Amino acid sequence: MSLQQELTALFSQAFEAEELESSFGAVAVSQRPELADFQCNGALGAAKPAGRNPRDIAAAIVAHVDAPELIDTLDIAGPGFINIHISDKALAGSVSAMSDTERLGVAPIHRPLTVVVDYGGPNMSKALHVGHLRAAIIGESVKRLFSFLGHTTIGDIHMGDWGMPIGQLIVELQDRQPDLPYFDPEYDVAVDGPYPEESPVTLDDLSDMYPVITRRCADDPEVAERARVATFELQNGRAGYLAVWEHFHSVSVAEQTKDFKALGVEFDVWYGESTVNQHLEPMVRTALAGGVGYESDGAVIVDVATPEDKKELPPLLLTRSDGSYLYSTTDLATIEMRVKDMGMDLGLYVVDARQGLHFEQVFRAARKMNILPSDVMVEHIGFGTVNGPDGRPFKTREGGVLRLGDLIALVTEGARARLDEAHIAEDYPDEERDVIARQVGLAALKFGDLSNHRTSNYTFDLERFSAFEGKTGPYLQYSAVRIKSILRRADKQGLKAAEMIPPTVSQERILMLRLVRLSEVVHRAADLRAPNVLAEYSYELATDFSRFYEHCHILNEPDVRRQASWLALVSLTLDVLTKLLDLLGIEIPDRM
RNA sequence: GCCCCCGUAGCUCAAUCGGAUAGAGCAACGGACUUCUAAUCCGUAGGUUGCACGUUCAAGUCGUGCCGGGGGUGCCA
Repeated sequence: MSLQQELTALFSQAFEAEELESSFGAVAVSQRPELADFQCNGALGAAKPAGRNPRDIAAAIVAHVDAPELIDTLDIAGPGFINIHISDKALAGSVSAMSDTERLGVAPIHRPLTVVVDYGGPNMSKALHVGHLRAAIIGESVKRLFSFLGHTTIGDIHMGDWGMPIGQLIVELQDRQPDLPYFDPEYDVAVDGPYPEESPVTLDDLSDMYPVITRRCADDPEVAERARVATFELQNGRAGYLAVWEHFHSVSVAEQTKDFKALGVEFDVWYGESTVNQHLEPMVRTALAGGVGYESDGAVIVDVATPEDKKELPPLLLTRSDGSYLYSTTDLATIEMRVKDMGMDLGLYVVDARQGLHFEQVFRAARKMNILPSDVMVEHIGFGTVNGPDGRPFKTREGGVLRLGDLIALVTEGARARLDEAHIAEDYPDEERDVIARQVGLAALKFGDLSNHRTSNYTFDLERFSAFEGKTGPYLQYSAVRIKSILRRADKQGLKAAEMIPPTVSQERILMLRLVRLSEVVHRAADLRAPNVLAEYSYELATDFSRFYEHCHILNEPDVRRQASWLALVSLTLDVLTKLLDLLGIEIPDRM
């Protein structure tokens, strides 16, 4: 049990003893560190319903709390805040207990769930660019976080590979290379042999074609109509289109795998819209048979509005009027698959916040169509847009955006330049310098994004993603590297970490107080699905360590008990930092 | 039209789901390297939290209205 949990239990009992709601006993970290370590504000909330004076309640609560081992002093301040000073001994004991466990003292969850994290979601046939950064790294972080807490997680890239864009690309390719066998309706594999094995296009070709055909469809209804027909025919199994789809798919997956790998993002499954292809028609049929779905203007729709709604909610479209399917359809069938085949208890959709309405429709329709049981939860974890310098979101279909691979190269070069100018790693082997540059560059990139709140929009700024000083990823790495260096030297000198003794200097005490918060921070980050909570805490932990480092010279410490205790303390700090950075998807070099 | 999100220091962003004196980084200015890695540390300065009412012991946070920005809104994803 964490220190905060112990205190909360203690104060909850005290409130019960006063015949007040035990929930008023919630203890939080103090916001005024000069006044207290922890605080309980319950007396303020309890006063009104109980018809009592908050300060009197606080006094009564304090009188009930008797834990001399744990608590040094209790003060009542202001209107009725109870300020708690933890005893140094209890603090050291609590920190020490953290280092005894793999979980670093993070409280276990009540019920492990099978959590499907839907993130990444690139469209097939598009090179990854900065717009894909957030989905990838926020999703990766959320997945790692839930996994660390003890849930079973499945990360699914959920590629956009079965919708209108594919039909559009087919049309564009047909116009560019009309003689390809894929477009010949007369082509018969049995007679003419199999379709060519080699792809007629590269991913670069497809990426170039994308904005062109999008524009053409917008400008010319006839082209748009052809794209619709092509989409319909693809979804209904036209052999040539399926064959060319296979090429689109394989060149896309090959390139995107590289990009995601470079980013340190790994999916457990590479499913996509097309995965549920076979289930679309039966699902729509069932919806029609049950009366949940019905025809309207030739399309099949599901009403998702309820009388309680204040805003008007448009119905969800299951099929277009030509019978082809939309991403609503594949999203619904995907829910069905995840529930039936993957045992999903909780689905987290890490997708652009602008798709909020879509997911509200899909989730409601899924309940209504009985493909989402009441005990399975699904949530849209929306995130803000990355805007261009003009203040508008990067438009993925207008082309001319920064490729993800180029971005990674840029930040890596930046880190490399920093190494050179500081003459830091001149004696390291070249391979190691390369690895360090890559790790540091990625850390800058990821932390620059993850330290923002998920839902906030921000302007893309290369400087922001390639800063190595101050509140940055490299600062966190640097802190960890300094600890590694100390531990290496200590080891060489035969110094060993030993029992953690109560803190003797303020920097040490502050660091300890920071460490014991870990459990609450991790749980809070998971509850809010907000990696920036981890990022913020990581930075604070690193600054606390840096101050301790400046003030307490471990290797020169004459008091051997103190020295051994400090070694244990920084060793734990390294473990916690390593874990936190891992949850953010950031690697730590051995030296930098 | 309707709905959603945002507006915090010069800039980029936080703020423990209503708590005490709104915090960081960058930029600016001033200090600290013969000592475990200076990608560091210490200090100074910087604010009517868009505006106005309201709810409450307590509002950046909740409610209403307004101003400004972004997004969404049945056959794109």
